Amino acid sequence: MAGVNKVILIGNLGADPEVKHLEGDKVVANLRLATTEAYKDRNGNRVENTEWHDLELWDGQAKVAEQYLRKGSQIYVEGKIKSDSWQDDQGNNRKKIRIRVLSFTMLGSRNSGQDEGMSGMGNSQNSMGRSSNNPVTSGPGVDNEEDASDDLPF
Amino acid sequence: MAGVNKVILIGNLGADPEVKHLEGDKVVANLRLATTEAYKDRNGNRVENTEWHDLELWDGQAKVAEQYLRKGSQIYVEGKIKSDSWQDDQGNNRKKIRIRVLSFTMLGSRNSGQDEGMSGMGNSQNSMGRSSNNPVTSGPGVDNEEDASDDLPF
Amino acid sequence: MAGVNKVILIGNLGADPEVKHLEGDKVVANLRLATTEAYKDRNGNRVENTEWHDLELWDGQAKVAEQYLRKGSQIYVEGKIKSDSWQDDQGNNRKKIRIRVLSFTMLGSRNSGQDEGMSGMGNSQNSMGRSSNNPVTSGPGVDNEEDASDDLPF
Amino acid sequence: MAGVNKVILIGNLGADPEVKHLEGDKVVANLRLATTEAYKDRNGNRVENTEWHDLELWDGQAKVAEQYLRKGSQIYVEGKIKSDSWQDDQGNNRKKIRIRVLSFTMLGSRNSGQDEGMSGMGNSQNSMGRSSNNPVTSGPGVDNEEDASDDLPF
DNA sequence: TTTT
DNA sequence: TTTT
Repeated sequence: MAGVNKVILIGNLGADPEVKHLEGDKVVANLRLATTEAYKDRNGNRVENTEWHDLELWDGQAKVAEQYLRKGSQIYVEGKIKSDSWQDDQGNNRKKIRIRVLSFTMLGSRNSGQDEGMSGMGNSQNSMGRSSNNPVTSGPGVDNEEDASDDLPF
Repeated sequence: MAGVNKVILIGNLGADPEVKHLEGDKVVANLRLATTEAYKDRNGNRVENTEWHDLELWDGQAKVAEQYLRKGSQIYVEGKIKSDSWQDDQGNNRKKIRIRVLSFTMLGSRNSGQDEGMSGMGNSQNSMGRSSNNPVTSGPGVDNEEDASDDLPF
Repeated sequence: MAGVNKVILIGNLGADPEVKHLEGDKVVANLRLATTEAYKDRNGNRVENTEWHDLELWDGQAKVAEQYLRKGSQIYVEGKIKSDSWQDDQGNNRKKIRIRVLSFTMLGSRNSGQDEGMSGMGNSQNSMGRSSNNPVTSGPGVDNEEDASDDLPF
Repeated sequence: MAGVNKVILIGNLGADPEVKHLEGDKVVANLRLATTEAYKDRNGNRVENTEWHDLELWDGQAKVAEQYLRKGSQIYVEGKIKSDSWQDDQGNNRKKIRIRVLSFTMLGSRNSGQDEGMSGMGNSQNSMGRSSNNPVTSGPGVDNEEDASDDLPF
């Protein structure tokens, strides 16, 4: 007990968010996030290693993700490891691990084409992008068991 | 913008919490926390280095701290760096940094003397201590700007 | 790229470490770690939720784990998420996620002499008195790709 | 003991790095990093709060910072809190807290060619195009006591 | 001023 | 399947 289960990730989305609107106003978004680390092997060659993570967001966070995140988006994520267990059709016990996202923040976004309207000046953290001036974060402290942040945080 | 400011500490309290009950039900607790790291210097000698941190807790967390933490308590802390600026009496600009605690958890507690009544069996994480079966944590997600957890979390 | 993949856990071991000594002085230890969170449900009842994590430690860290960790040990862990993929005997693609431990620290302590009577069952935090006074940590900064800390860190 | 002292920051540099080359090949870089959080106050108005941090990097990391970081650069930082104490000229005991950086990663990217026109003022996240495609990281695991990564990590 |  |  008295446990801590915390995950911190920075990476890019491999695809647009998959969002499901459930009964009772519940919304869940699933994201695929790639975290890539680069290092030099013993021969001095640069090696890249990518890990793919399954992220799960609920309600307010899911809506924000749906609206602002796209394939390629770079985000900072805080969450916890959560495993789901079930039996597959062959009767084997299966387990799948997901990252339950507690908060996330958009980072310097990619300069996709749809951002024509941006002036590009000013102190936006992202040099362009619709999302630029709307950093998307649930802030620290979004609780996981009952998400109080059903409103978009801006 | 889109910033992250996160501190994670594990250490021991140098003194009992200092708690002030303010008007309007506000409570603030100040803690002194020591984090010690040990390493070997170039001669292979073990060296210890202790850093002292000023922690600040509000309201529900402050009350929990007041009730359960004592000099020597080992805790896990999550928070953020917060600076206060003022002018001292000589007119110098001064700045003091505190850790604003967002959540904390008691870890294996010290076996002080007042714990006689503990049976010592069972699966408590602490082998004894009044606090043993009452892990004190605000859990993830206690918000900092307006603390919703004014109740003791157990 | 520019990725971050970080896991921070505090929990207790569900079993003694499983250690394998491989060819070429390589050592790997596998640990089962439980992180428990407690919260109140909507009815105000206290609920506990335990997540089990598969930890993997190599070389120096594995040796330290073998020597000092036991079922019930409470540890702080820093690591990263790592997935292994393979095909099972039915030809299904399978994936298993492990936490590659980069550093860990034993928690809880001062369980001086009074532990002799320990039955060894249950998840007491220190199943062995000896470990109490020997906090085991690789310190911050143990690299994961090639572990430089093959020596016990004390 | 068994302490943990960890800081995780994401923010933007308020100025170019200040780098000093010391005797014996030692290099130290000092950075000013702003972490901004936004939240809504009780009236629903968006409020921004910026915290400024003094970062200290040594040797290999300092060189990387000197070469790639500029005013406005957005970085992810991992480090620890470190206090320096001294007496000021009026005989007062003074203490200053710095973040000793253990690793950092440049964020934001893909700001390809369109940055040539940058005036350099304001806090755009990438004040230089060149840095954009060269995420600078020491990777996880750069040790703090004796930095082994004196080479640029790419 | 803590802890080992 | 992302990103550089």
